[in-house]
Amino acid sequence: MKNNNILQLLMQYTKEGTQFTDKKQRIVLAAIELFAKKGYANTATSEIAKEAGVAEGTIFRHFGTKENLLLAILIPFIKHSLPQMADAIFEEVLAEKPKTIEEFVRALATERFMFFKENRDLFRIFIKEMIYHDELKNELISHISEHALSRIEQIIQDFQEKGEVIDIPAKILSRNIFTTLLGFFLSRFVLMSDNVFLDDQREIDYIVQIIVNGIKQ
Amino acid sequence: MKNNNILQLLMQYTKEGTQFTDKKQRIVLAAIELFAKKGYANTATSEIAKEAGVAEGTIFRHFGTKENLLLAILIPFIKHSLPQMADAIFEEVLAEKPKTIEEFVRALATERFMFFKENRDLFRIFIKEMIYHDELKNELISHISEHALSRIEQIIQDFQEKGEVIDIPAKILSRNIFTTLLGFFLSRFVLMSDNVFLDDQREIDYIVQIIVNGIKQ
DNA sequence: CTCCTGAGTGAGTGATTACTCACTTTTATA
DNA sequence: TATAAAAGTGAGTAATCACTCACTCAGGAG
Repeated sequence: MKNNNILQLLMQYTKEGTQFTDKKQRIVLAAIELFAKKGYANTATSEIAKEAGVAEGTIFRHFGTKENLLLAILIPFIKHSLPQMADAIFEEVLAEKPKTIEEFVRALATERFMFFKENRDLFRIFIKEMIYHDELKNELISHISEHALSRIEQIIQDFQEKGEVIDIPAKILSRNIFTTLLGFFLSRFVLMSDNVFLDDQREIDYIVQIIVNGIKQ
Repeated sequence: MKNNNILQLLMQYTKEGTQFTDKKQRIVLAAIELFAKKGYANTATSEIAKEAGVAEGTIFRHFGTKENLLLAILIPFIKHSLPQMADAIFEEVLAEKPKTIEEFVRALATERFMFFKENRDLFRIFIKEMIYHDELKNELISHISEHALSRIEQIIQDFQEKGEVIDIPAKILSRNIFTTLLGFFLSRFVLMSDNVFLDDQREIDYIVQIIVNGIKQ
């Protein structure tokens, strides 16, 4: 997994449809930064324009509405970048043929940790905004189910058949692994200050240890 | 623990300082409902007034600003109700003298589950708003540390001395237990639809099982 | 070179919203 | 009962903000 930066994927993706001018790029960058920092509702389009070094009207020329700017950031993230990255992560994790459930969980936790660390701003925007956007929420849940949870579930089942993992329904297990990692990442990257935590590797080690001990036979 | 409803505690608390008139009460109720449903930024004071059945100016008569209305809901929640409930929960849990780490985790998870279930709206408002209110966030972190994490840490240490819990620093363990439960509650009450989940008791059982298996010797 | 189209501009606009304030009503006290 | 203070009202205001639109500029095609 060479590239964890979702913005580059976002631009790569949108380049297939529309020309991504330098100004449009700067608008998106400024919006991501300001939305993450101040929240969508507390960020004025005039601020975004100023930060991007463009006229305010340029934002509307490219995106139509402020809401569309937000969606232009979040929808491709959900629909393409997240699934693409999920596919890539699972390919990479599975390419190494994890011999134990621990190897799998560790690889998953590590890759996801790096992903959220690198895309912290998008993560923050996301958490804040999707609570009140049911379409966004449903899109995300659907894609998480399809691209991540079902994969985890499959792998859990494999390890259960090998007798390596306890006999809780794989669907429940995969969901609980997911929510456990989610709680950890949220605390680490959104809710708490950086100085509360140890170095990344040790934090990952600890959470992986607890998860793995919790689910192995 | 008889009363999980934070609003009643909120009113009990504020009754000590100022008279809590019927209208003021209705304003708070309406605000909690609308903030939770639509978000603070998307809720107009005119809507709150209408919902509460008061004139818009009455809100400002009681609370001064819209921001103060939000803080009037959230600050007592952080400063008094949460700690009070944390104290009460730990007293109750400890009054029963948990013999095993499993008893402790189960009691903690169950009480907290019920708490968040009953105060889902406040939880939602909280998660959404505290991301961008550093004072709120710091208040909360400080109170969580003082009233919850240090308690959990103490108990973990006791069980570690009995050889019942693995040898990870108690501080780390208590934090990871906290983030694991947080991820679970967030998914259950804020991020996902109700129909994804099983009945409450089974969900609690599963997450407790994983946590306990993960940390016991 | 001219013309056309698309990108970009920024002053201005209309809508929305938090809040004010002059006034009315209610409550408590003497 | 009268008076003063507190609670409540809602029309109106100032500020903010998303957005418009008449215009300019740049680039490409013929």
